[in-house]
Amino acid sequence: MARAPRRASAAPVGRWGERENGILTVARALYAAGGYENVSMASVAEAAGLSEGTLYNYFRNKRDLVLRVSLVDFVDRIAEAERVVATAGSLREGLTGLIAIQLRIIVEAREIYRIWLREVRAAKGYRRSRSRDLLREFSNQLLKLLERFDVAADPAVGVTPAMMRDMVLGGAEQIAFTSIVQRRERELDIPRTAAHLADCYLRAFRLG
Amino acid sequence: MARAPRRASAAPVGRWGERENGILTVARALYAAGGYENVSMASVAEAAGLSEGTLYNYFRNKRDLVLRVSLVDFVDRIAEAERVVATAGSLREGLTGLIAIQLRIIVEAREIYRIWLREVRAAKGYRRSRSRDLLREFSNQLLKLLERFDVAADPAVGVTPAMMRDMVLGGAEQIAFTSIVQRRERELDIPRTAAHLADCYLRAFRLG
Amino acid sequence: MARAPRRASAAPVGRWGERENGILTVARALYAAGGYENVSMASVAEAAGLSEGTLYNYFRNKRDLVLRVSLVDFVDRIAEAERVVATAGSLREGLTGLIAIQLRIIVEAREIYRIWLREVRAAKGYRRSRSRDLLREFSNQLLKLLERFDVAADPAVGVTPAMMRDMVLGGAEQIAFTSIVQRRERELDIPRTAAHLADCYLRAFRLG
Amino acid sequence: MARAPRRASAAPVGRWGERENGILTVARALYAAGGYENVSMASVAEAAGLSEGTLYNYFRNKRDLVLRVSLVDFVDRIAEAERVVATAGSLREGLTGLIAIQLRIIVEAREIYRIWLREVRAAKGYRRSRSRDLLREFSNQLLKLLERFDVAADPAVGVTPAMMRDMVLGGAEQIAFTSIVQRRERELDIPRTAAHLADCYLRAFRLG
DNA sequence: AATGAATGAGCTTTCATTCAT
DNA sequence: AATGAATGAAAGCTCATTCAT
Repeated sequence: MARAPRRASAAPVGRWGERENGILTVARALYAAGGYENVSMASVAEAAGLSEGTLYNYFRNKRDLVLRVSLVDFVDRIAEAERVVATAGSLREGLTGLIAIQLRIIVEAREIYRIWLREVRAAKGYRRSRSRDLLREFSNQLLKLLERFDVAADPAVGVTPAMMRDMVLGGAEQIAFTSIVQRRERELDIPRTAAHLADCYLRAFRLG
Repeated sequence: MARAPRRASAAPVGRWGERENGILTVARALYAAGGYENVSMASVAEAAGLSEGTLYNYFRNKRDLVLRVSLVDFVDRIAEAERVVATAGSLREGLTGLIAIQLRIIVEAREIYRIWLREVRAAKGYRRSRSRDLLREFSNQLLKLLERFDVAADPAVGVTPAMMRDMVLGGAEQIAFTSIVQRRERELDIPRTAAHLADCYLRAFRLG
Repeated sequence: MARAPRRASAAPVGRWGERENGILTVARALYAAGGYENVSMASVAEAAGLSEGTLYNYFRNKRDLVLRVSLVDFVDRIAEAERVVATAGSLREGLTGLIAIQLRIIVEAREIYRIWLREVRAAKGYRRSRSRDLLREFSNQLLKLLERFDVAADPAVGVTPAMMRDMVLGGAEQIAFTSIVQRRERELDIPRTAAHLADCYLRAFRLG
Repeated sequence: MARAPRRASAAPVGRWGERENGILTVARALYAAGGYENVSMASVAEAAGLSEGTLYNYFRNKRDLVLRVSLVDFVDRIAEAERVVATAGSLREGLTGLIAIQLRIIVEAREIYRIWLREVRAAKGYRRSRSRDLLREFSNQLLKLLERFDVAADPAVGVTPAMMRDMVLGGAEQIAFTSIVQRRERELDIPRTAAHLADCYLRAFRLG
């Protein structure tokens, strides 16, 4: 009843174990190209050279797939951020590094970032979810950096470390978005911009 | 069980001319309550006391309606922001005012802001659209404020006015979101927070 | 985006108002022929000359449609049973009449009766539902008949009126099924069989 | 999220030969708990500590498995019924015994009985099947009992032994179902009810 | 202007069954 | 005998949009 002569399409992605990663890669490309809402499970399956049913052997449902795709990027960024925090020789250096990562993630993977925006941060269920924990992990690296250099709430400044984190990441996000909107993302000099922003924020927080 | 012969619903919203505004108001309430993706055109029509077909006399399609709804809020905020810019006695005062508006728009109308996030800023079509122009108008008030007080790009600071705008608005956005995520939005002291942030940014930009 | 040139198929069933009945009739025929589990909503729609979507304007979901189909028959039977109870000149006459109805409903509409069996009586949700109430209404006519002729629980008999009802209807059901299974349903002399069964049960209950 | 690499499940049920019975036992439990339509072949396989493919070495398809499961119960009941018929000291005693079995099978194994109802009696294929033969074997014990005590069609009664069988079993079935529907199955006094019913039917058939 | 029934493509998801290993 | 990943048809259902009236 089942099992037809295997439709003519791309050979399945990777072998078992790699298969899952293969699907994630294929899906990521599709999402980046078309916006994930317009990408059906069926089209992911076809692009991966698999049947729809097989997809569901690897991912519980569409949301699961979408989230997993977005997490692949974030897991890498988190690792990168953790390295920055651990190895920074100064607060300035660490801050610059983290800002650079934030700028890059948006410029390089803006569609994936959109998923984050749309499915995770902006979603109703944002408040609690496994994914959210991972994402928070990313932004929390900034808090860890501040801790490492003994930055605490300062009455003369009026903003808490948590607010500092939001100011820094929110500001960088906005700048990256603007550069994309104005199609200038290629010209965005990330290290330089990051350095300037770090300067600003150190002054802002009276840490410079 | 069967579709009821369409209940005698509320009398149509407003008269012609007001009608459009009526629909927008009704739709806004629905979207705010349920998230616009879960609100069908049919339910908007019913709530407005109109038939589905009639809705399409006023709005080209759902996207159009959604966008227009989100703009209603922004048009108000723009007016408010323009007032702030025009009447500010000092840069600090103006900055504080604009930050307060940004904080408030998110805290008070987060669902509408989500629409902006999802449909306008994050959407592919963001680059050009009538709506985008209006939205830009909002953020540009900050640029106008800077102009009014003769703030220009300063080599010693390294960030342009446009970047300042992004830093300020992006930072405030993030802070507001965090307070919502942590369910602390009620406790967010907007005037005070705005003042602190303004202080920070003035220091950051060497304007204080 | 929607609205294609209307596929070539049977003209839609009936006009609005009749439309619903038309769908019920068409669905009933399909179910009777194929067993309702094997009849998809799509095929009902096609047979009715409607699109699938339209079906869902009339019936909330498949279960709703199936139940409604089965109720059409039962509503008639209930009316018939009520008439029998109201007009019976004697207990024997009433009992004979009700048994005849039960025999007939199974012989004439066995697929529909199967729906009752499968969806209502045997279903998990049988215990409470609007449909169940209607169906109970049918079997309760026998109780009403007993009441009308002052039949009460009799210690010398040991069975309550409710059990009498079950014995009578269960027995008749089984006899009808057997005749169908043995392909003898055409030869089943319903009035005569009903009369014999009534005799038996009157003796059984010491009412003869 | 992704399908786990198949957990190291319970050791396979029984050894070869017992294996089949093991599967039947496991499946029965699952069906009884969840209704067999909601139990997938995969879950039966997992519960049995086997792979899905292996299941198909033992059972042609799901229908086959379901039927075989339901037969396990019936085979036992048949044996029991045969004992009753063989050892009954009187018609009354035998009748009471058989009615008790029928009541018990429904009260104790109503999910399995539902399978019978849905898959066997009510199914299109009921007319001919290996399973049906077995099931008929059960109901035929009542005929055998009647034969053993020389009960024949009696013009003064008007019902044949086959009809008697249907009346008795159908009536008992209905009573048991009613008790379940009304959640009174625990209170159903089976021996007593069986005795009362037997009394009734003996009177009905002029055998008492 | 207004209606609202009709549309139908499109979606996600399930699961009995197969067969190369 | 046993495996279990792969299959893919099929299902139920939604909803933005249209257009004859």
